[in-house]
Amino acid sequence: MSQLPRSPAKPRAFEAIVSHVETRVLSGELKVGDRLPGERELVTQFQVGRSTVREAMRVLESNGLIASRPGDPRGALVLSPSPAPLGKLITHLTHTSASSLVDLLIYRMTLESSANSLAAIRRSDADLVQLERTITLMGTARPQGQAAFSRADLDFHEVVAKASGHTLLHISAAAVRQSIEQLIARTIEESSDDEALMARTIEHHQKVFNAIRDRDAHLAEHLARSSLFEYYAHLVPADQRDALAALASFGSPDSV
Amino acid sequence: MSQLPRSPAKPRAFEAIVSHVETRVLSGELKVGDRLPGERELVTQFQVGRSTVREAMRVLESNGLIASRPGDPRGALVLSPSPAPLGKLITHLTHTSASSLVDLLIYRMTLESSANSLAAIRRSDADLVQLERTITLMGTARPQGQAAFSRADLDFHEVVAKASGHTLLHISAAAVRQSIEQLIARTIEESSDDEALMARTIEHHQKVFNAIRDRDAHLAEHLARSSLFEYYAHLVPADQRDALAALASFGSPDSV
DNA sequence: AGATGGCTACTGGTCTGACCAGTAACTGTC
DNA sequence: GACAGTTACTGGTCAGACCAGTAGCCATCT
Repeated sequence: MSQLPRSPAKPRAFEAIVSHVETRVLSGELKVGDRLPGERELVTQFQVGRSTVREAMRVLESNGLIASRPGDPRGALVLSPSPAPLGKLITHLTHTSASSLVDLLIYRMTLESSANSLAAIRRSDADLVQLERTITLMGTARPQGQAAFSRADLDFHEVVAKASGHTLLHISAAAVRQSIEQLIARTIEESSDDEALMARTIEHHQKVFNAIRDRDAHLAEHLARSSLFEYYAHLVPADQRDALAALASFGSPDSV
Repeated sequence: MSQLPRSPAKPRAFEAIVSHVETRVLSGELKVGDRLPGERELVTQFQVGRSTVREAMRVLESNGLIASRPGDPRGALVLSPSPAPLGKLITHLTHTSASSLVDLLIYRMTLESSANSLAAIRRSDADLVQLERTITLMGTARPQGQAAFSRADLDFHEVVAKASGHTLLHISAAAVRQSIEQLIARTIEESSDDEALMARTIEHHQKVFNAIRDRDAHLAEHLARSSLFEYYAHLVPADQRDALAALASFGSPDSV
């Protein structure tokens, strides 16, 4: 039936190590920054060969759980959650046509509008300072062309997501942002500079900043949606644009 | 600076194989159902040892790209894109970096409200039939107690997410739902039956169904939020409830 | 005493060669 | 032509070896 082999069929030795470490990380027994035993010690601990241990390490590493460096006698490092593996998976799923650019944009809009809303509620004063700085950075990046501007723009979204104080939202939004950038970088080589769009984007971000500063969660959430829509809509095929538009117009003050 | 080692530092041998296969899969050169060469042939192809090849295979396998079975002389199988690894990653992320139940609920509300909105736009007639069925199932599960009812309730959300036609949304929402259920199950052993809440939940779902049937995306999105809020708010500490409430009230027709 | 520079014992990364259980396909038989 | 047994391979695992690189120790120099 399924093309995947059924699970109870073949328990491989390295999987035991993988799930053992996973469990200990999930249970909090292994905290970020902790060290795993060296490979040779894991060999004696699990009574397996070193190649088996190494395969387990590769899986754990590929899932973003640990990182190891050659020569370091302190063993593999337990990492903090990072958007990198998530982004990689999403990118791959997208490229293999499991979903399209619209779906990615919808996903990003979903996550970031929530992050904006939360940021308005939970932001600290330090967050405001940092936000303001990224906005001015966008201004200075503007004359340097679309690529530099885009980078500054992404920075702003990153800082907002961080200010939401919601790790999950923060990380997944970053992953999706990354996937989108990769996708459109390949689709459109170099979009010509659009001075007007840049100016409007800065304006938008300023409004978002104000909303977050004034702790207006609903406004922040709505602005995130409409601003993302305006920034990316032109990349979406016309026949798929309405779904994005529906999402974007939700909560609009003038759409009721 | 960064806790992650910089990328250009140490190119490991197995990484070359990984990215080589990844590229060939992304470019379409390797299609689903194709076979990779056997490990021993990859050894000669890449001029590396077999352990190196195996580490590469483990990474590719963990990312859902390939699957290998012992004894099969035809080599590793290139898999169709599957959301399974994504779900695993998200599950892990939610378990580790879930600061609190509120954050998980916020995350779920974010994802599912979007899924509801999309479902209203993209649902097929078959989806409607399936949705209706889960609602009647909730009715029959109701006399069997809270646990059975909850299961039926989760089914409804699952079907809606699926009807959204958005793989990413669908998968991640499922992962988050599951994490929440596990967390609640650990926090509260057996919540006593709440007949009134069950009745209201069914009513809510009926309304959601109507909105999706009538293709009213905004209404569907709003209902998802308010219904989730009502269902779970009592589990959230009072001092954290406002953030959830703010999210839930966004887009409410009577909140402008 | 405190900073400095080498030394050493270990690490992870890789390779080789071996063994096992399991599978696909070929074989000869009926 | 259908079938059961054989065979030549496969992936999974282990053991032992080598290398380049690192952390921490220690003797040295200031």
